[in-house]
Amino acid sequence: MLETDTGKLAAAMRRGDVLAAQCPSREILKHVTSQWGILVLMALMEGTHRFSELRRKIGGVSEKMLAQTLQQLEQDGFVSRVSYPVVPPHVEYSLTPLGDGIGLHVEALTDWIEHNLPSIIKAQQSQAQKPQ
Amino acid sequence: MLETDTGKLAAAMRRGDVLAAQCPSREILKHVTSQWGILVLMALMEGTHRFSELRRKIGGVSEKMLAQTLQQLEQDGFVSRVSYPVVPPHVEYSLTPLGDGIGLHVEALTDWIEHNLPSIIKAQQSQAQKPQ
DNA sequence: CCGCTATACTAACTATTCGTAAGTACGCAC
DNA sequence: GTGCGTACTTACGAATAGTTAGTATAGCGG
Repeated sequence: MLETDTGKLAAAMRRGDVLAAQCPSREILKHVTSQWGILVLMALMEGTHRFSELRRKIGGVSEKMLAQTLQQLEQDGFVSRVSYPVVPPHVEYSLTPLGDGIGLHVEALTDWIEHNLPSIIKAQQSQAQKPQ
Repeated sequence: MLETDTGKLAAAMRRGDVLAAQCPSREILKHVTSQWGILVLMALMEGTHRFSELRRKIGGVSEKMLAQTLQQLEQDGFVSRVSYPVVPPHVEYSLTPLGDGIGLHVEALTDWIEHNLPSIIKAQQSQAQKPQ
């Protein structure tokens, strides 16, 4: 029966196959939606920043995780790194067009959460009252 | 004037500054954009599922992580859990209106990545050629 | 001149989280 | 009565995140 197969396949194509373990999007998604990945993209949406500027701007990030996250996003083509060979070091990070594209969606997601925070907190509280 | 720490926090919440370490959106974001959180939301966008259906649908997820993720999303009010007291157990998971709202954005994000995967892979490759 | 700060990282170590495998209660088919 | 399926939970090794300390060198105060 082709009906069900084509139906499933069409649905899979519409949806893509992120739900499949071997989908390459999984890795990208993991980098982009990592705790610090999202915040780095958010910060860079406002323009070019130096490493230490990002570290100060993104509350709670460690130098190690910031460096690691920036390297991942750079390798995926979302962030461009420009290093000036001076002392003390001067490095500038900014979004590529690709990074800007995904940044729009990341921003939409976080904006939605912030906008709906009151509802979420209310839901959390009524959830906590449920005695299992 | 209440320009204390609580004042700052309130201001950060109003301004919606997720870049501040103490912003409560951070935790929600962490649950939603966790590796399995995203995939659970994607799967539930297609409708109600049982636990084992989700486990089979989401490639590579372990029972432990699926249970944990579902509990977090339920507590944040994105997922509703209905348990029928029968043997063998029967539990149904679905999205709340809140979950549907955020699901739309999560879907947009993943769809964007899948749509732009060729560009990303191309960027990764040209990046790999740069030896610094 | 001497110490102090700032920069953009990296390395070593520890804490936390994740994944894997196994256990649980119970009914049903064989 | 042996095994299967359900929806979890628990224990433990593996991977990952976070913390701290180090690097080279210029500029500044004293």
